[in-house]
Parts: sequence; structure tokens; C-alpha cells
Amino acid sequence: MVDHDQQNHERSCCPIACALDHLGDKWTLLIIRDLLLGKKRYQEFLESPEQIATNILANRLKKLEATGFLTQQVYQKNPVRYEYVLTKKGEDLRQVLQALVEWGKTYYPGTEVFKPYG
Amino acid sequence: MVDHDQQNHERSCCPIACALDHLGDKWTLLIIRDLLLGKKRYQEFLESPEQIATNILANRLKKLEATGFLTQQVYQKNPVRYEYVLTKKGEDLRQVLQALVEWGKTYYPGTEVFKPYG
DNA sequence: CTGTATCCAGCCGGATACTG
DNA sequence: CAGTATCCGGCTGGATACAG
Repeated sequence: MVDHDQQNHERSCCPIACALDHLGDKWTLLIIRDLLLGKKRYQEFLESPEQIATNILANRLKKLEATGFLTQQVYQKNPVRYEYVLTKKGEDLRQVLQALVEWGKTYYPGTEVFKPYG
Repeated sequence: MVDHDQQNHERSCCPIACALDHLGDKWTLLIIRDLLLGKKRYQEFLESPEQIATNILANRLKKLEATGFLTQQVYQKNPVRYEYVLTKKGEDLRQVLQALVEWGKTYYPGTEVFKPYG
């Protein structure tokens, strides 16, 4: 179920297609955004204005962990609690998101990311 | 059905969320990629290595037209046939895709876009 | 708080057939 | 070639309840 390594995807040898196999949905990139903004905990992701459902959030966090975009770090034992932190692979998406933000601010006037990135 | 103007989306005032409402799926950005590479016709999109289904392609082309990413231009009458060309809004995604390509080539070694972009 | 599980309607997307 | 239509299984995602 956990399914480490990348599964059978790899639709083609195109880097965009490969990326989209992992990031091409409505929510994943929004979680990456939150992580880049410094959010680390389950509750923090739930508080984002887009109102992600709990099952979707749990599902995406697992997939992102399984595909090496983030790692879990214990910050409390009994019961164990995790913080989610980006790997370099995840961190390096910052430039992609930044390009998307620039585009988005142009074509959806009035939108704004909550805190400036880098 | 055609639904010009943006519908009810706008999940939030975040430019990334707005962008993902239109681009956040497995296929849309791949069609944009093809358009940026110079493809214009239905058949050309079908020939891409990712093998998009015809119904999905037709659906995405309509949505992209309805949301102003591309326009249709008649190149034959009776029966009427269209070529699909990016608007400036669509063209401006080039930088986003380019950032994604750079990222993808790093984390999916061996992948490569067929022809270099601009 | 940090999740997990479940119900469920609806969309996604693959395959295929069909029309002009 | 350029689409449209349909069948259909499975995933998506919203709501809610439940557990440690």
C-alpha cells in the first residue's frame, strides 16, 4: 500500500509528463505551497483557505512521502506526531511555484499569496 | 455548456489555487506543452507519446477555449476544421513549463522534451 | 490535535464505436 | 482527418463520524 519508489507511471520520457504524474491534480501543489510557506502540521494545512478535506489531505501527504517530496519528523511521542518537511526535491519546486504565482497574479488580478516566498 | 467567463471556481484568492482550478489535472498542461511546441491540430495532439483519449482531448480543448487559453481558427470549411492556437494568456505559461522542465530533468534523469522550447 | 474510516455522488479517463 | 458518443470501473473529493 505504501508503495515506495515510483510505481508504474512514467507515461512518457517527458519531464512534464513525469512531473504531472505526481503533481497533476487539484491539491498536491497547494500542499507544496503551504510547506514552502513554512507550514508543517496537519492542522495548519487544514486551515488554508481552500478547505481541503481530511481524507484528501492524508492521502496526498502519504503519496508525497512515498514519492520523496517530503519526510515525516517525529515531534512528539505517545501518541506519535509528525511534522512534514520538504526534501530538496520538494524544495526545488519553489521556482516552479514562483513562476506560476507570477503568471497567476497577472491573469487573476487581485489574487495574492499570503506571505512572499523566499 | 460553453460557459465563457470563469465559473464559480476561485477556491481562494491565491493565484496558485486559481491556476490549479484550470490547469490542475493530468492532461491540460500537456496540451499546453504541445501547443508551445507548435502543434495545432487534433491529430497532432493524439500522436503525443502520452496517448490521450479522444474524449478527454476534446473536453480539454473546449475548456481551454472557454477559459481563454486558446482560440480556434478555421483552416477548412465544409466540414469546418479548426486549428488551436494559444492566446497570450496561454503563451505566458511557457515560463512556468520551462521551470517545470528544469525541475523534471533533474529529478527524472533521462527525460527530455522533444524539441527545445523558445 | 492528529489523524483514520466510511458513505456516496460525481468526475476522470481508458477503450471503443460511430459520424461526416 | 476531426470529432462526438457511450459504456464503465475507479478515483476524487465533500461531509461526517470515529479513535488515540
